[in-house]
Amino acid sequence: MLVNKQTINIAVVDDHPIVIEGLQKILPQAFSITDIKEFVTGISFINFLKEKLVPIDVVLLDITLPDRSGIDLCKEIKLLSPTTRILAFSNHNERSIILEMLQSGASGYLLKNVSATELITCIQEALNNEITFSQEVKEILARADVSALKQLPSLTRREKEVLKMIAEGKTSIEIAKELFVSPLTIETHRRNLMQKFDAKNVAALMKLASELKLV
Amino acid sequence: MLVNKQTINIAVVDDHPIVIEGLQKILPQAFSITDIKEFVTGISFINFLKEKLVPIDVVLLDITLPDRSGIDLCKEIKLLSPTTRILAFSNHNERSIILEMLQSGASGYLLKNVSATELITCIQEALNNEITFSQEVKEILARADVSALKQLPSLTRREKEVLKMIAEGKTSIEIAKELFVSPLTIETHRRNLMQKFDAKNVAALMKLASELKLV
DNA sequence: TTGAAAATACCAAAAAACCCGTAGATTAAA
DNA sequence: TTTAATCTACGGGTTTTTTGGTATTTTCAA
Repeated sequence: MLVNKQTINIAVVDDHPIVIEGLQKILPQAFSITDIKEFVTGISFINFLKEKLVPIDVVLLDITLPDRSGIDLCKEIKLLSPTTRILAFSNHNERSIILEMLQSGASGYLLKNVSATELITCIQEALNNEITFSQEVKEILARADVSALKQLPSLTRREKEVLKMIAEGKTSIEIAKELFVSPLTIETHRRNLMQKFDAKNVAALMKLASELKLV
Repeated sequence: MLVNKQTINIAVVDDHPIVIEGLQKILPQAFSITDIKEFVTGISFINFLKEKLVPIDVVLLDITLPDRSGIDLCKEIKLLSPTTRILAFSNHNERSIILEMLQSGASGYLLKNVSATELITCIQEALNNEITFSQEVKEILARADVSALKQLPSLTRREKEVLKMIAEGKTSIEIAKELFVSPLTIETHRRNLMQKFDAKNVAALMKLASELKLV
């Protein structure tokens, strides 16, 4: 597939200068690149795209950035520049995060421990409009485990509110006073919460809520 | 301090090839290095040290490695080669982890988002037998926050056991049956747990335990 | 405007948790 | 071999949660 060097415009959004240096060493070996556009913050890349001076073919996008989440950034990039292929480039190996990035418009997902050859292959595939993953990501996606299936129940605004207050150790009566409703109402919310989480009591409820980062 | 390029032997233990590439681009700009010794696993570096062919002046040590924890590795390195200066090179920005690395013999701690110049300065300082931190690490160490002080209460074996079972949603009676003790005993454990965590009820207890990753 | 979802509310009883204090037996460390 | 910590256990009480069924009012989107 790789006959000779293609000329592409590539950008990197990553707050790790070392990583950027590494990419600058590797990428020119495989691609013809005038220069790699580097960005340390999400906002700076967005501003660059808005100027529309150079169309970007591929952007390697870190998820953990100082200013905003890579998930949100991904959506914004895709809206501003739909032809740009976004490759998430991250240390996060959680299935949920990978899928969320794809949902947000990413064309692939690479873990930062990829080898140089793997990285190049993935960029190639992305340029061919294929979806692409590094080896380890493929394995993560392959093992669709059960725990992922018990996805977080959808809670109403009030339920989330009550859940947080339960986590703070407040009793139903205290919560009721604070929210200006009847304690009986809180009891109902409580019951619905436990039903949604399939929890036997608050202890189990809090453990699940905690794992799902809802409190 | 930097009059002219020093000749040093430097090693990198990191499972991210990209990072290694980046270092290979940056370090030769400041130091005279024959070649940077690269290791992707902890065990391979240990084996290298055992051969004692080349004395290593400085090693940049990632904490998250495929085979073993950087903390343990750090101790082993220091025992095998006491003159080697170890610089932790990691993404972890938790105060506790930084201190643990120092406790294990590291001469400094750098976050992976350091700039090239900062990295070079730190290596310089390490070579001068000084302890050294990247800017962000200094700030982390400076803000000795209160939350760190309310360290995790020391739980007895039995208490940890009971805590886990509470998290599973079991009642005191169920736990008592499972552990072949009186329910009253479990109630006592429960009470002591809540006292140690300064929690008003199980909900608050579970939240704290969850945050401290005890369940 | 008309449903469906959400938030509100009640009753009553059983179960569990929480709060006091106290204290013997068993381990493990000094 | 003492001490200190841990595990065990009790009584007696109050408070809170949990369970089960039911039902009215708001709110929001189709």
